Amino acid sequence: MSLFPTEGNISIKDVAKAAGVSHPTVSRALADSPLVAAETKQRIQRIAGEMGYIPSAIARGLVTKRTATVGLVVTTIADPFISEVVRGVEENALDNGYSVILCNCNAEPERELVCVRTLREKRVDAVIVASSRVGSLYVPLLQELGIPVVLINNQHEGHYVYSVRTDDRRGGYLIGEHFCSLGHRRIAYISGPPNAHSSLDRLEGCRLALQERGLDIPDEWVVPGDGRTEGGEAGANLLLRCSPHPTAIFCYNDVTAIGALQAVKSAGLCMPADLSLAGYDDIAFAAFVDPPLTTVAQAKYTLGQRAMDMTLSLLNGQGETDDVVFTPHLVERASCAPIPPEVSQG
Amino acid sequence: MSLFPTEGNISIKDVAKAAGVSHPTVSRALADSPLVAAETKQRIQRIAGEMGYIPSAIARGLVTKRTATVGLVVTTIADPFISEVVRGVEENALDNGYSVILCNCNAEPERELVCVRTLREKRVDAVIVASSRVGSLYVPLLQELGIPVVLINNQHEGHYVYSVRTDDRRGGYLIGEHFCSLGHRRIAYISGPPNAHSSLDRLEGCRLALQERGLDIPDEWVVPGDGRTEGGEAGANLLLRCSPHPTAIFCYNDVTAIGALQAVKSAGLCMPADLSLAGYDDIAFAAFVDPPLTTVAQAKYTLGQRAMDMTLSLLNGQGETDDVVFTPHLVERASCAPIPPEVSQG
DNA sequence: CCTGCACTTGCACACGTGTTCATTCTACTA
DNA sequence: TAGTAGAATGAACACGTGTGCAAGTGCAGG
Repeated sequence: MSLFPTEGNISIKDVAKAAGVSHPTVSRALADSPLVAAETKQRIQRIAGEMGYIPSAIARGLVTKRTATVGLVVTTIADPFISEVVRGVEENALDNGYSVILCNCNAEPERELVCVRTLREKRVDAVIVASSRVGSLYVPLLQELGIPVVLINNQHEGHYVYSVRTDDRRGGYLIGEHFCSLGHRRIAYISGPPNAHSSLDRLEGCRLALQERGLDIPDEWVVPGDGRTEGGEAGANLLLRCSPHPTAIFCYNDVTAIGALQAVKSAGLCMPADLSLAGYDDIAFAAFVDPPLTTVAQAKYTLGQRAMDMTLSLLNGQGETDDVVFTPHLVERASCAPIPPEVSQG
Repeated sequence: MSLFPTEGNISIKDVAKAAGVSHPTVSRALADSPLVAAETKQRIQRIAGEMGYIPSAIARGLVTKRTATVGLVVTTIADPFISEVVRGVEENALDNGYSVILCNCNAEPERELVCVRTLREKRVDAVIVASSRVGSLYVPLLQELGIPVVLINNQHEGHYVYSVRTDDRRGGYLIGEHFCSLGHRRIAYISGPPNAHSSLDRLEGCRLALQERGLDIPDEWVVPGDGRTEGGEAGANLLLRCSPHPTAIFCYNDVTAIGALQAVKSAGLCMPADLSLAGYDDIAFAAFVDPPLTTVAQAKYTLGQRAMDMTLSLLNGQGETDDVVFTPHLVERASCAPIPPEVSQG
């Protein structure tokens, strides 16, 4: 039936036979156990190497109940922010002998269910979730498997659930502060995916900064987005129809901002003279659009790396239960400018 | 030691006991085998569901010698082109009950070795490689495991090795043709990673188009890059120092082009009046830089999806051994313009 | 010389599942 | 009624590895 040889890999018993010992001895020798004589150990290791023996993680996992595999659930790998996080997780995992099973469930509930089911079947040791809209489905499901669950940029109370995140309220605050310092008073927000914790927090932080200065974002200027360029374009078009329209728009993330930027240019407005725009994440391309995007930088790669660190600690029983919170910082580029005098009168 | 309950998942035997049957009967019932009585089958399925039984893919894999898992090796997930390919692979895999183990080896040989080793240990059913610089290491290593190896945008002769790719020579040809039709005669190329098959093919295709029109790219105008913005910047800076400098630059990919674009602007040149620039891949952001990038579009998502299709065919023994080649097409945007008259005299 | 300990190794079992084969039971046919 | 075919189920084994325990060897101390 199959095109491929079904000969199967050579097993530990084959090595044992070749070395003239029993298979437990081989097992111990390859694990560098002090229980086998140094000379024997060396000989077995040499023979195993010559035979090209590769132990089966499957069989090992069956007995040890550890697979050295973690599940990584993301909304979409196409988002550059997520990509960087994934890179951090994966590299750290590999460096520590772990593998990563990637699950790309596009915020579709049915797909989420399949992902969780698959990860359970594969008996992953832990799950890392880098998804904007978590909590609703995963976490209750994940909790009951009794394995560590580490959320990235999300929060959720409960057993076995930990989180690594940047302080989104702080990030939002930085933007609000920046807008104010440039003289803006008519400020709007294009949201992320519905129910995204991080989107609400960023908005809240921004509003706090404004309120401290006697300003606010009117509710009708909080328009829906989806974390993608499409949502940014739609949101910006909505806002541009207002009269007078906002002079500064804070976007849930850089991808949204790039979409919004496109809409603003299409409308014939001049950036940043007529309108200031800020994003969030500081993805690589934020510096390359025109005008370069003012944004809030979060340590994307580090975020992923740290999440894996925490996972390892949890698996090794070192009980690092404290959540990790990074502080973001503002990156000033050309997309935000002081409000022009004649408009400030308006 | 561990914080987490070691109670272990419930096994097929637990279900058997609860249903008052033997475990093979449960196994058959859940596989919907016609060997068990319809009534019994239904009862067992119900009980298994109520108990929340999830079969162990580990134990199953040990006996069936199939893990329903494929390895996906990439140079870096940070490249938007790769991200899209990964998305295509992953979604198709999930839809067919397969999982994807992601291996991000940054073109570092030692990391490549670890990846291959890990994938062997995990006994993946097949390996998909989306890496620009393959062949040197992987393929010989991968071949000897006797599992299907599917290369994306790469070629390599040998057993068990198949490929899905776009016609890079054709893509390069399209750019060459386009440059010529705009009147350009001084044309340069910024390469991708060293030894990248695709980079050489794109250059070759471009040169063919030029040669058909009595032109060529001089060797000293084929400058090295790395497939990242850094390489694009460096390459462009190198080319701008020439006098006279090229009027059109073809870049290995869009990321390279974005870097080059940055360098050109920094040099005070006007785009595209003073210099035309073309990329490759048509990543999402190519449309959003300034000026929007003329590029060659390849079906990134489809490429990944198709690679997984082929993998499934191979695993099911349907022997689809024919390589798949997609035809790319030109996407004209504002980064390429006709050569200005005074320059064409020069 | 005998006892006992340290060291080395093999035996046997377990992990959870799929599959082959034998067995039991039922119902139908000659 | 006896024989048999067929349906349903269980017993036993295999997959490849790790580990507790027993057994064997050699050496030192009493």
